Parts: sequence; structure tokens; C-alpha cells
Amino acid sequence: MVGATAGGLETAASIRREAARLFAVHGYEATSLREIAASVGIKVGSLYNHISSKEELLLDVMGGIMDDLLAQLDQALSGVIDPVDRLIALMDCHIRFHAERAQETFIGNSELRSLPPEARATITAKRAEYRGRIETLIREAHQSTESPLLNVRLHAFSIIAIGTHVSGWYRPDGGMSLPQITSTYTKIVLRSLAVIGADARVDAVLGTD
Amino acid sequence: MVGATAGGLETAASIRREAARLFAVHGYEATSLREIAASVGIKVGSLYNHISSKEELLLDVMGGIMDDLLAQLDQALSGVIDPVDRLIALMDCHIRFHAERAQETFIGNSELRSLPPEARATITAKRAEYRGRIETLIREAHQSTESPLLNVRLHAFSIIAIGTHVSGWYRPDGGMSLPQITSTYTKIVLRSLAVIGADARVDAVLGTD
Amino acid sequence: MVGATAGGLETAASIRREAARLFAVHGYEATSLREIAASVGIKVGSLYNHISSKEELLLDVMGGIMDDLLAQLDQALSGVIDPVDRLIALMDCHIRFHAERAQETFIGNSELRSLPPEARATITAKRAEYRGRIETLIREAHQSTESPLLNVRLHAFSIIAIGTHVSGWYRPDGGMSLPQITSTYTKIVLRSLAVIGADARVDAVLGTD
Amino acid sequence: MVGATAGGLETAASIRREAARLFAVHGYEATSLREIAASVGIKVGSLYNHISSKEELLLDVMGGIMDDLLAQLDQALSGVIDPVDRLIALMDCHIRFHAERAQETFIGNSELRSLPPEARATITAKRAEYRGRIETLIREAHQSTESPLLNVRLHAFSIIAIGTHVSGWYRPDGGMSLPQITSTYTKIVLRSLAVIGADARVDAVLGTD
DNA sequence: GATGAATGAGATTTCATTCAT
DNA sequence: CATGAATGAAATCTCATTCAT
Repeated sequence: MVGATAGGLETAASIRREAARLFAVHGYEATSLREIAASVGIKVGSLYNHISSKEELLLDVMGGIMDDLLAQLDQALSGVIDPVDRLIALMDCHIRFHAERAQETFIGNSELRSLPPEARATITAKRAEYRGRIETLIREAHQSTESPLLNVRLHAFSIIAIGTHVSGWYRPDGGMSLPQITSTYTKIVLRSLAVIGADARVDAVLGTD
Repeated sequence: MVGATAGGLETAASIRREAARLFAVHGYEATSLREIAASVGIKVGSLYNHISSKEELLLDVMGGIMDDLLAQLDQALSGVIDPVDRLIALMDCHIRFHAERAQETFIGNSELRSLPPEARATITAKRAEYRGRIETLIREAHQSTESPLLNVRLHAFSIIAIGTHVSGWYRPDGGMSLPQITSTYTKIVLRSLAVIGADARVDAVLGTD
Repeated sequence: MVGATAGGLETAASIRREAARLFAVHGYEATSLREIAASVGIKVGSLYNHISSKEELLLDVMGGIMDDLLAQLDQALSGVIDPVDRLIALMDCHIRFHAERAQETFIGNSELRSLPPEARATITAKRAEYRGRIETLIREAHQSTESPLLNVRLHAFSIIAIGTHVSGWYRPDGGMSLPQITSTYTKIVLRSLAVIGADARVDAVLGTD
Repeated sequence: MVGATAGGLETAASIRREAARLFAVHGYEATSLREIAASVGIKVGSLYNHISSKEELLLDVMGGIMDDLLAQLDQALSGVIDPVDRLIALMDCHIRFHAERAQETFIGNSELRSLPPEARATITAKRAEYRGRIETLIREAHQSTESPLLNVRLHAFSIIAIGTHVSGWYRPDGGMSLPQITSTYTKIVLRSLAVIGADARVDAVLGTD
């Protein structure tokens, strides 16, 4: 029966979706498998036909997120050559990703401590990788700058902090549109890097809205 | 023996200290009263001579933090008149506070969801108050600026995001000194507000180190 | 295996049975779920597959008892027309019920205070209903009486008191047979209502044993 | 300081009074020493300057009650010679005692099971003693009776049941006066023993009210 | 005599997980 | 693939009791 399999896949996807939602709202520890099962419309025991443990479910939910982020960054940068344009592409991708996948990135940022050491190390490595790319982009963009590079690490940190923060408050039906948010934060970051004509360059790439 | 009373007070303080530490490391939900009691060196039941519930303990730990932050900001601003200087004073206070009391502010930012609605509302109100003050300082400093004010809310958010982030990674024995961090982040923020001569003004107020 | 479902239902029934027994012996507060679980032969946690709380278990145990009593009274009276015969039928039913279901009625009488207000009100209402029926039967039987009706409420109370008392001491293997007890108490009550020829009438209806 | 001692004695009495009240309302098991201490206005630890254990406190509260009851019965019967008059004196004393000291007798009847075996045996013996006296009085009064003595034990039981029941519902500010209750119940009992001219004899001794 | 603090035992309840059906 | 039931571990919290001050 094709339906059976489709149903099974749907159930598995449902579980991950509801888990993400509940982990984001109440936190991993405060979310019980009973709640997740109830949200999906099945009983606890049945969960285990689709997951192997709660921890694995968390890993699953957090799982692809960093890979996706890195992949999306690659894609956003592909074909972009000018260093400032690349920085703008980074910011656009960075903010958009943290907003559009707010729940997952929020979990990724707040539930690291719930992972067992090994899994945590995996994630931490990917985060370092992401930070490294940001630092590289910052360094490369610095050529068009009129002031000293203050501290690459802290520049990168402030970009990351903004993304993390966004995933905590952004709502699709909130008061600000995503392009508006992206554009503004990009200007803020470019200004902080003392990029010449920061605002105009952002408007040129991302539009004026 | 003075020890009797002093012992009681010391135990109570110990409990709050250890609770803050453990909440920061493992999270509120993942921290058991058993662990806290063990850290303090008493038995679980004895905790209840000093607290009335785990939730109240969390509230206690998170409790004064926002009041302290607001008070410290008041003090930092007192006597400072120039709007840009006031912004610098804000940033100095902001970063220093989030670094020096990293554990508490980290808990304050990550465990809001563990509070019952009423308590949460109390804290949320204080956070809004703090954000409001930041927005006011931003608006007032904008006079010395050569570029448009992008979006007060997002400017404030980026400052808050940086503070929150700092409380997550700062270690007194880490690679960067607190004055260095403060100075750099202040420059980053002033630059992002397009304050004229941002770096120099920060150096003038906070020193060159 | 049919046993699966049957096992579940049997366990649930077992729990209620053992709870009734233990509540009757030690009282609700003094009975731990551990003891109940042990009596049933399962572990404490497993209880919660069959009950939702200890309080609900008490309510469950006390639950049907008043309904059963009222239903049994209806049945005992059905087809009996003569007012004195109806009184005799009441007493027969009353004593028999309190003896045969001694544990449950004992709990029903002694653990009212352990119920939360709402549940208590439900039970209290049913008890008032039962008392009301007794009072009606007393009034109707009074026509065949040679003396004044002293006080309907106190007459009813004395009947109720006897039932409650019986549920406290009756044992199937005790020194007195149930018909003997029933017959005697019925005579006592009819005499106290000054029914003419009380003893003979009781013997005529319930037998001479 | 006389005041000091008086205060101490007062405290001890207060504790027993509040304990009796709380045991009667919530039951022994459901009453915590903390509640008792709070009702008295001291802290838990201080209780132990006046009691030696919670169990002993219960025994203390239940303690004298049976002795008092027996003593009061002796006194009520002293000088009364006629067997029916002695029965009336018994009933008057019995009901009055159970009403006036409702809380204590209620506890005495409902918390027997909370006593350790030895203490329970002591109390049980006194109750048997009391029942024995009632049975003797019944037998002696039977001479003035026109019908057979149905069953001495059950006659005694019904008297005891009425007393126990009274202690459960009597309130000084309730709808019925104590003399009214006493008189009515005495008539009920004398009628049930087929005492000739029961009502009149009761009225003659206890008054007509 | 009163108190604050400590303690060990135990209470109810929740949870992730397993497994036969 | 879903379920009901069982389980062991652990969690928060309460309690009677002790004792130094």
C-alpha cells in the first residue's frame, strides 16, 4: 500500500515538526514525549516506530541545521565576487535563515547543553566552521574600509549574536518585514565595519524597500 | 555562637550561588535539587529550610538581576551629559554587567520560559524598560550623527544581542580582557550608529588599551 | 491473546479492590500507593496506567456506592405496598448492604474529609437523598403506629447510624448470621417507631430464624 | 515567674486543644505537626517541649476520653436505683457526652487505627468495658419489659452507634437543642427495648421540653 | 521554653523506554 | 504500524524528629 508508506513518512515528519515546535516553546528537558505524541495524534509507544530515542530526536531536529546554514551560505556566495557584496550576501543569508527557520536555530542555540558530549562536539565544530567563514569574509571585505579592523572575532560575534537574537523574536506576522530587517541589520554591520558608503551599497544590492 | 545565624544565612547564599552556577551550566529543568543540595553540602530536604520551591529559587536567582542592571545603568549615566558620552557609558555598563554577572544574565535570558506566567510578565516588563532606555539614548545620540537613524528598535536589539551573547562566552580567564571587549563593542555600536569620530570618542572616554 | 485486554481490565479492577481493602483497614491517608501496587503485584509507576491520581482512586472507590445503595433500595421497595412492609424492606436492604459491602460503605463514611470540596459535595448530596427517602418511608409507616412520631430526622439518623456501625464490625465469619442481624435490627427500629406488633410483622416478612 | 509556668501549661493545653480540633477536621494522618504548631502560634521544634511524639499526642487527645466517659456514667448512675431510670440516666449521659465532647469522641471513634497495637488494645478494652456496662443496664431494665430481649449485644450496639453518629453531626448552634436530642433518642431506645410507657417515663425523668 | 536548621524516610507523580499483542 | 501496559529511575516536596543555640 503506497498510502501506508506515505502515512508513515508523514508521521515521521509530523513528529519532527511537532518536536521542533515544542522544544522551541518549552525547551528540550521540559518537553515530554507524551506531549509530542499527543501533538501528533498518536500514543507514546508508537513514537518508537519512528525515532530511536528522545536524544536522537533532538539531534535530528538540530541536526541538519548547521549543514543547511553552511550550504545556504555557499549558495548565497556563489558567483559573488566583490568582497563587500559577499558580506552583504552573507548578512542577507544569515538573517533570512535565522528568521525563516527560527525555531530550529533557536533550539540549535539554546539546547546545545542537552546534547551528549560527542554530539555537542560535532555541532560545536560546525559552528566554529561557520564563524570561521564569517571571519574570512570580514577580513576580505576590510580592504574597502576606511578604519582599522577592530577585532575580527568580535565583529563575527556581533553578527552571530544578531542572528541568534533574531531567531528569538522574529514572527512572520510581526511588525517588520524580512527584507526590511535584513537590509537594516546589514547596514548596521557594514557601518560597524566602516565600509565606505555602507547604506548605499546595501540598498544597491538588496533593494531600497 | 554567631555561627548559628551566620550559618543559616551563609547556607541560603550558598544555595543561591550553586543554583545559579548549575542553572547556567545545565539549565533549570536539567538541574535537580539533589545536585544543588550536594553542591552546597546538605541533604535535599534541608533545602526547604531556605527555599519554598524550585521555581521560587529560579525567580530568586533571576530576581534582582534586571533591577541591578537598571540601577547600574542609572549610576553609569549620572553626571554624564553629552549624548554620545552617555551612549558610551551605556555600552561600558552593558558589556561589563553581562560579562561580570554572566551566569545570572545568561539564566535571565535562557530560562524565561521556565517561569510561571506572572513571574515571566514581571521580568519581561523590566526587560522592556531596559530596552526603552537604550532606545532613548540612541535617539538622543543621533544628533551627532552624519547618517540616518536606521531603525531604533533594531539598533537597540543589536546592542542587547551583543550583551546576551557576551554572557554566553565570556570567561574572566579567557583570551580577551574586559576593557578590550568593552571598548571594541562600543566602537562597533557607535560606528553602526554612524557617530562621527566613533573610535576616537570611545578611546577618549574608555582609554586606549 | 485475549489476556492482553483482559489483563488490563483485571489489573484495573484489582487496583480498585485492593485500594478499597487497604483504605478500609488503614485509612486513605495512611495507605500508600506503594502498598496498593504491592498488593496488586505491580510497581508503583504502573498504577498510573490505570488511575490518574490517588484522589481519583478514592473517588472511584467511594463513587458508585451511594448510587448502588439507592438503586438497591428502589429494587427492594418495588412491588411492596404496605408502608410497614416497605419499612421492613428498607431495613433489610439497609443492613444487608452495609454488611455485604462493609469495606466500601465504611470508606464512604470515614473518608469524606479526604475528598476535595466538589467531590465531597457530590457524595453529600447523595447521602442527603438517601436520608430523605428513609424519612419518607418513616412518615408513611407512621399511620400504623400507636405513639407520636418523635422526630423524623432523629429516627432516620438512628437507622443510618446503625448501618454505619454495622459496616464497622460485621464480618461474614463472625458470630452472628446476616439474617439474624437484619431481623433483630429491623425489630429494634420498628419498635422504636412504635409500630404495632413490630416483632411479629418482621418475623412474618423476614422469617423467624 | 508564675507567668512563665502558667504560659507553659497554657501552651501545653493549647496544643492539645488545637490538635483535637485539627485531628477532628482533617484526620490524624492528614494533620501535620506544622499545622498544629502554627495554630498554636509556635514553631514545630517548640512542640517537642510539650509533647514527646505525634502518636503520643493522639493518645493524649483520645486518652482520657474513655475514662471520662466511664467516670461520668458512674456519676450519672450514682443514687439511681430503678432499672429503667438507670437506663434513662445512661442515655442522657451518653448523648450529652458525645455531643458536648464531639470532637474528642469523634477522633476516638475514627482514629483507633492510627494507634499502635498496644495503645489500641488499651482503648479497645475500655470500649468493651463501656459496652459491657450498657449491656448490664439493658439486662437489668428488661424486667419492666413486655417483649423478649432481642439481642443484648445489638441493643447495645445501636445505642453506641447513635452516640458515635451524634458526635459526627452535632453542633451547639445547630437546629436542635441538646435536651431535645437527648430526650428523643432516649425514647427511641426505650421503645426499642419495649419498655412499658417509655415516652412517659423519659418525660418524667428528663422533663417535657 | 523557643527557634532555625538539619536529617532520613517516604510520599505522589512523571518520564523515557520496552515489548507483547 | 499502533497500542496498552509494565518498569526503573528519578523528580519535587513533606514530614516527624533531633539538637545546638
